[in-house]
Amino acid sequence: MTTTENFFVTALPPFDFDLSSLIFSNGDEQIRRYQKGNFWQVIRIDNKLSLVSVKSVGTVEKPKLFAELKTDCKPTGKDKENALKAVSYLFNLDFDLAGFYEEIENDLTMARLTNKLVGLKNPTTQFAFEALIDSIVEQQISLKVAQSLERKIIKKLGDTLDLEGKIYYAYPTPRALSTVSFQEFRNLGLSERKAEYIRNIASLVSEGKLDLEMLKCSRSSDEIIEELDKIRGVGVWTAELTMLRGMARLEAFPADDLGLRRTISNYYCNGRPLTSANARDIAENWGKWKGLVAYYLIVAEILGIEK
DNA sequence: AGCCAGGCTCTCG
DNA sequence: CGAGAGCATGGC
Repeated sequence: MTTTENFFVTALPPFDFDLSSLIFSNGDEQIRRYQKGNFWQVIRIDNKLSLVSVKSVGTVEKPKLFAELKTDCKPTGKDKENALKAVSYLFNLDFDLAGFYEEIENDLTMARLTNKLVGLKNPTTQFAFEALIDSIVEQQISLKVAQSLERKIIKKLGDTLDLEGKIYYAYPTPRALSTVSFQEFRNLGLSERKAEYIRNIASLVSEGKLDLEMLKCSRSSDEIIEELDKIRGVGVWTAELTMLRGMARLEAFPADDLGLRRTISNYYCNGRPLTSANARDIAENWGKWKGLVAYYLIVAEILGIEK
């Protein structure tokens, strides 16, 4: 029996919901997608799954979202409160973009880009675990390959939510990934190495030896990098990407990232190849929001905005 | 056909 | 120690 709960969510302006969701336009409709003004994905509240669909009913300057929560069993008041928090976190709704724009306005290139992307906030995964595993999957291989692997991992190993005859997938739990055999991972197309890394991390998290949510909430960025870097299979690139995508740490800047370096070069150095040291030097101008700047550059490039 | 792709570890010398 | 091979698969 499906129950539906509705609620409104507010955001710190400026916020452009449709622009911020655009990145999910070609997402999988059983996992996470933005289509015709609607964004939806499964969220996990106290280990219960529900499908949340969100659309804008406000403006960039007066943002307001309408969210619909569908579940198998009736959510409690507390569940609804947590769902609201989750939606807010997924889109970084409380982040103050106005302050960011002010600090960046001396960078002419970025000032022009932000001007065309007013209200763009970067998305975050509900739990850091998802971002960490995805970042490992994305090591070294092309994004196309990585995305296909990620989809397979979710659809083969993720929990399902059956609503009105339609199946939706939540990201696999650490426990689930910790029990997958190497052969199974190999069948999905992962290297044995990566299977090892992923299974190890999944075990650490499910046994409580690695608490990513605690790191996310109560450690400095440097401490998080240090902690994550100790884990087998995780280097600085993986740690920084995880922090940016899964911990809402907007100062995390994955300078070792090949694609990001190309993008930076396109906007700042006429395409001249950059080393990670070059990229870090350039990023010094972007203060505590280097990662958000990186995100703006990537989106700008996707949208074909000229420098 | 090969070669490379949003890295990281392990193994040599 | 620093450099170099190996990993897996899809796209060019």
